Amino acid sequence: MFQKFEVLDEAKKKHIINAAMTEFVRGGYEKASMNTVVEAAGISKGSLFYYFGNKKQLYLYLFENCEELIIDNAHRHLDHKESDFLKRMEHVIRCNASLLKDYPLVYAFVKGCKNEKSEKVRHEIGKLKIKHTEELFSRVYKDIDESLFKEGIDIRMAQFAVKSTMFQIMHEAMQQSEFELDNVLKKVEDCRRFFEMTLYK
Amino acid sequence: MFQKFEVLDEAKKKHIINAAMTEFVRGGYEKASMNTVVEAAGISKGSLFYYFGNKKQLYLYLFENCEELIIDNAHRHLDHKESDFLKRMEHVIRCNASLLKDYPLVYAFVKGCKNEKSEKVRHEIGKLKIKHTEELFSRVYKDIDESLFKEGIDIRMAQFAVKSTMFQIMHEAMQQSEFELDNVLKKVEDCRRFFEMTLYK
DNA sequence: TTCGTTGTTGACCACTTTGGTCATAAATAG
DNA sequence: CTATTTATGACCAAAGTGGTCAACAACGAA
Repeated sequence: MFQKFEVLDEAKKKHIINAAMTEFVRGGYEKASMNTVVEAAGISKGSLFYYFGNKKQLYLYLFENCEELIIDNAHRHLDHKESDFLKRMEHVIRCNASLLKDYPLVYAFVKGCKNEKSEKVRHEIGKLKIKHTEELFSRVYKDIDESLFKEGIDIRMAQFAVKSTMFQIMHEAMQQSEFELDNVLKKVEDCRRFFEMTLYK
Repeated sequence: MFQKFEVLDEAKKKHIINAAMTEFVRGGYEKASMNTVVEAAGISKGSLFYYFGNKKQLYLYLFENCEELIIDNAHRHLDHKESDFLKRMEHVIRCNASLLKDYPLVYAFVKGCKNEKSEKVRHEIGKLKIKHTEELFSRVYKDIDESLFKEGIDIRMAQFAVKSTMFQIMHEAMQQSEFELDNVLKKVEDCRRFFEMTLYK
């Protein structure tokens, strides 16, 4: 289906994918301009249509591709067995940060797809079995060793605070022009240690 | 200058302002469509141009208006003298939530203005003395009673965690179709109490 | 009622941008 | 060298652009 595109080298593919996602994220399917995509991607208009056929197929390709990226990433942090919530959450951030470094808009894009209004693609987005990424993510909170927490603490609120703080560290780093992965990981580690002091026995 | 618009009733003005901000936030000045604005605002094209003259003036009006809203809001929470950091931050959220309930995109819009690329408006945005809203916000961390915190705690990290968690509560509430202000305020209060337990002596 | 003023409308304009094509050319393979 | 695969951008009809304006509605004053 998309052999013409898949065969390109990874860097070029990534560049095109990110350009296209950026454009679809602002304003949804209808308002996305293929002209803008080719400019941002630094390729000719002919090439884009050579790779993907038309706008709709590009959109659907991106959707499938992103879901796959997200699922793979989720499995990467589910494989990492760890009942210490703080360590587990640090690992989640680690995985997410490396995914978002390459594809900063994956989550924004699939979210946009799932409440896309345009009749032209809504139907086929529905058909492509929505893998329950939310459900996958909710497992982060399952089988946690609650005995690590200090007595009397609101564990739900504690978990929410940890998640919010660590994700905020990551998001602030993403705003910077250059996403410094090592820097983020160091800060998240500091954050984990901070919460170990304040939340754990 | 904008008497024609200012004289409308508040609800209608708010509706138009939000429709226009939404459109400018996606894709910046050049890509914003006045047709989309009038559709979203539920008014005729003639009316929009009757109120604002042209696209550029609408844009600049929004910028000035938003800066004013933000400054006023900042003063609302700076007036509230309080050296207890947690109470102060709760108050900041309280003020921000009520502003964002009415104008969910104020911050996104002025941020967009400040790195707007279009030659057509960049110059005049620069001229309009940029009130240093960031500097105002940084005062939130000044003159805090640090003795309230437990010994040995990383106060910077603690403050960052509190801010991240409280703002996350607010942002998640904003994603909902209906922004339930009371609900948010209750959750933020719970959050403050949680941090009082874990961070304060 | 009639008149003048103010507010609102959407068809309309010249111009740009749209998604998509295709003849041509560059690159690569055999 | 030829044959096939990639890449290009001028080009197209159709849709959308910011902005105008003659017509009309709503209003109070006379």
